[in-house]
Amino acid sequence: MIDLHTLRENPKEIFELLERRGVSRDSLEDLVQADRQVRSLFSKRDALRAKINDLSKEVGKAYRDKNSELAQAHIDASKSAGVELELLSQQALEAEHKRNALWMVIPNIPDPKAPIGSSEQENLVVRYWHPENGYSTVLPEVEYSGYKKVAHWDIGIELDILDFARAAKLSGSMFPMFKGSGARMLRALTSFALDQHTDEFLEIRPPSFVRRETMISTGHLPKFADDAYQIEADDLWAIPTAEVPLTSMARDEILEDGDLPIKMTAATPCYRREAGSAGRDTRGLLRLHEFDKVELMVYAKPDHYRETFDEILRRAEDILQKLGLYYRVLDLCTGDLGASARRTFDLEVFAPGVERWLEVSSVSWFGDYQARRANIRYRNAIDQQIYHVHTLNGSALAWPRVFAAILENFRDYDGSVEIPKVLVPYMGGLDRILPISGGVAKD
RNA sequence: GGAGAGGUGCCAGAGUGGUCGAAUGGGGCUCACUGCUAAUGAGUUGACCCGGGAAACUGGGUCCGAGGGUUCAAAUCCCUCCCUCUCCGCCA
Repeated sequence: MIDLHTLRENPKEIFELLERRGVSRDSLEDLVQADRQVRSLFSKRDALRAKINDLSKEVGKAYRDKNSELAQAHIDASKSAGVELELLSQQALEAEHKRNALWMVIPNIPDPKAPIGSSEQENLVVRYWHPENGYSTVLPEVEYSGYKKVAHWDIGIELDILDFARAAKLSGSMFPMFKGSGARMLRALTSFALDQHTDEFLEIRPPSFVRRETMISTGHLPKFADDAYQIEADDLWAIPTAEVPLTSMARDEILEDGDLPIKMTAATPCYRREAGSAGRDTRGLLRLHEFDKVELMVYAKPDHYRETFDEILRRAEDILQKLGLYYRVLDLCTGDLGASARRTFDLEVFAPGVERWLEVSSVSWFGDYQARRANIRYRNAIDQQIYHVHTLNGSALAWPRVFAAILENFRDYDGSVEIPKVLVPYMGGLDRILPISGGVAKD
């Protein structure tokens, strides 16, 4: 949620910034209006409550003075005020619901530096990185031999490390099954990434199923209920990302200034129904109902969000560089930004087999938007005041797409796939996965 | 899964219908005393919402696990849910 105080006091600037992401001026005016209404009704209600409180105290006093006549008079007065209170409370709550409904749907105020645009077409490519040429700001010329232009689902079957048919038998489409060296490589990726991050980030293994309230506090419910898996008997929900448990860890807490920033990393499975994209990318590892991901999450002081943001992005990139994958960094435009984010950088890896850029990470700064919703605050050591923290997170990284990119990028003419050097120690020394029979090498 | 006990402020812990935002102790902070530390004494010490004020501060409301109810009045009575602890059963 955005800060209503700021909206009241400085509407112009907020209007302008929110307009960049398509929020209409009217919806903001409506919110301001509804908020005014709420405050006026609540102050009337509170005044009436004060009156009843006073009367009730008088009743007690009258009884102590053994003046039951006076007591009765106060009771009568209080009773009739009570009837009025009922009505006012009702109105106040209705007004509040109305305001909250308007409030909840207002997305976060974008970073003034976020590129302005209306759709993903206008996302800005900040830089490219290629294992041979390093960084560049223009698209590097990269040629792929024919034997690299094989889709990972074919490679996976050729190497006998992916088994989509059996996975579908068990669970339906868009559930993966990794086998042998494939299963091990997935484990290697997780171990490698966690080992990279735990120098600064506390390793967490949170629950994979959370209560409804937890999903609500990160905004995944009620709006996106169709995208989540629910275990009905217990009303538990499968987490779509580790961001859900990690953000809720400090829910309703006041953190100590000295404890910030709190940096955490977690490897978890992620579950998504992908209801909105039925039929898209049903083949291979591009879009799955279940996948593993290593996440970075930070609670930071508002003044220090920038360095944290840079650090998360740097770490996510670092993993890709160490794996030797060709990727690009996108600065998401205001129209493509997620509702809670102020600024987001996406990392996309190039997969030559499917000839696509695959989003493998999304690094976001949420300002105090999530913290306000989840009520996560800290006491500032300097002025002793309580403020909301800033939350930031980044996937580092989503494995199936990285897995796909590794298969497609490191396939050789003989159909074998070279394992990235950094993973070899985690693979028990295995540095290459060989096809089970001849292979389907092109060229 | 069965039986029982319990959830109160930063912590411990009192409080069974009105004078309770809440005793008492500990901790924290401030001041005094002290060469330093320790000890001692005095004071102070919650969050949220709305209003007034430049600010210090101040008026009102809410909060005693959560949500409902009874009542003029609820930490206190009733209902539902959540959580914790103990014992038994079961289990990786």
